Amino acid sequence: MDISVLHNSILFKGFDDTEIAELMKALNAAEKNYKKGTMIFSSGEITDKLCFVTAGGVTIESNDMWGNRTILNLVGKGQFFAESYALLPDVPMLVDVCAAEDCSIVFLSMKSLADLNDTIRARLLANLLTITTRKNLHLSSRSFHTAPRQVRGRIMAYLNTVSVQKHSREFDIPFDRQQLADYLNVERSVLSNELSKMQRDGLIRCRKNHFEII
Amino acid sequence: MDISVLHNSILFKGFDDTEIAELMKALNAAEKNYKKGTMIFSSGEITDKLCFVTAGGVTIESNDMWGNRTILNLVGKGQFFAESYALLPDVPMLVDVCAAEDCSIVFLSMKSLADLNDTIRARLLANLLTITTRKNLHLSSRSFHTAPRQVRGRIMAYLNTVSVQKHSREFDIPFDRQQLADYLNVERSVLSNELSKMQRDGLIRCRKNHFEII
DNA sequence: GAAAGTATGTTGTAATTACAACATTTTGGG
DNA sequence: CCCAAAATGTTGTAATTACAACATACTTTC
Repeated sequence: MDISVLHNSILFKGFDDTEIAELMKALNAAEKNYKKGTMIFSSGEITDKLCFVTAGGVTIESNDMWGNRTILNLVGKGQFFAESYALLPDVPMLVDVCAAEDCSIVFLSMKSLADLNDTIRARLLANLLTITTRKNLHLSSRSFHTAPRQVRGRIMAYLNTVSVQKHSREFDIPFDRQQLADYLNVERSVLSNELSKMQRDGLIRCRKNHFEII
Repeated sequence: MDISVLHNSILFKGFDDTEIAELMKALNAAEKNYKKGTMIFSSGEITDKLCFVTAGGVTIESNDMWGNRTILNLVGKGQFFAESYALLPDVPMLVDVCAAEDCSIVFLSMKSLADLNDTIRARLLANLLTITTRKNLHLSSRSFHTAPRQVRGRIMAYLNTVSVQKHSREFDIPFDRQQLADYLNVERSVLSNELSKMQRDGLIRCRKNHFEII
């Protein structure tokens, strides 16, 4: 197991190595590996496991009965997912979680939270709050990216956000074309087409997942 | 101030009247009234106030420079909003908050959280976690409602969710036509038109904000 | 209860998207 | 290096949506 990435995570912020080791034990930490494309959770499942990506990445997505995929979020190395379901253990998952590439996930049992002493628990809860509130902002962001009615507007909304985050007009995005299309809720072919037009119009330059805003 | 609605809120779950009174003081609780249409927060503002609706309701929305409105959420009596921004006090708001009708809001200062003792704080943080995780599920829900490419699919996705929540095929929705259109990210006229077609097709019956799924 | 204002429904046309089919480029084994 | 597979780009047509303009219904106020 990759210790350093967990030690640097938001969840354990402010905890020293000894405390983290104890918490890992108390929360039944267990790591598992997944091949690209594997489904880690399916819609309808129940879980009390807070999940942490130690390697690779996963997509949080919804797949309807006609095979349409909507990507809500991409969770990369060093980030958490399923925190809402772990903390509301009655609620069945509304989403699928899928390995976007080969990946390793650490599972932490949240039902064990109640056993911790108040001080440790308060510190951990404060960190969990940071995780959930940040996730909230991510979900809001996606809403703004999909809000424009037209494909070009959605692309620009998304690219602007990434550009601001990376403090640069030139950056890589974590999505391939199909994933970006499913994230922005548009047809892949329409996305490709629009990206071409935007390059012809001198708005952007792009090659694969490298983008430049002009 | 309407005490009972605050006492029954998720935030104070498990606290007795004396504790709640102390907490209200510690968190500088203050109530304010707003007329329908008033903007309570604007995009870009910073706040550390957790907000609670004691009467009426507000919309969490995004208004772009062309006057297009996207409603992310409708927050009614007994519910909280701005919790993400209150808990991440560096982050400027991405959204506007607008009084959907005449309403009363209680503001609770979250910067005072650190002063509480561990036990009280752990209990309060646990409740805050419930608020943020539920908000997360709400935001996810909206993503599913706006995921279908076609207007009819979006309407059905939304109505199904409401129907399941209310355990009935017949129910009222909290939106008027313009709000529903802005929530589902479609044109109001297209929404009205599609609702008419769906009634002709025998899928639903509706009058004003009362709906029945057939 | 009339008038004014607001909300909702209807319709037509221009613009956009969905979808399918196919071309081209890139990637990963052997 | 070549081949197969995957990813990305292109194009055309049918279907859908955006937008504007207007009709109707419902509410509020005087």
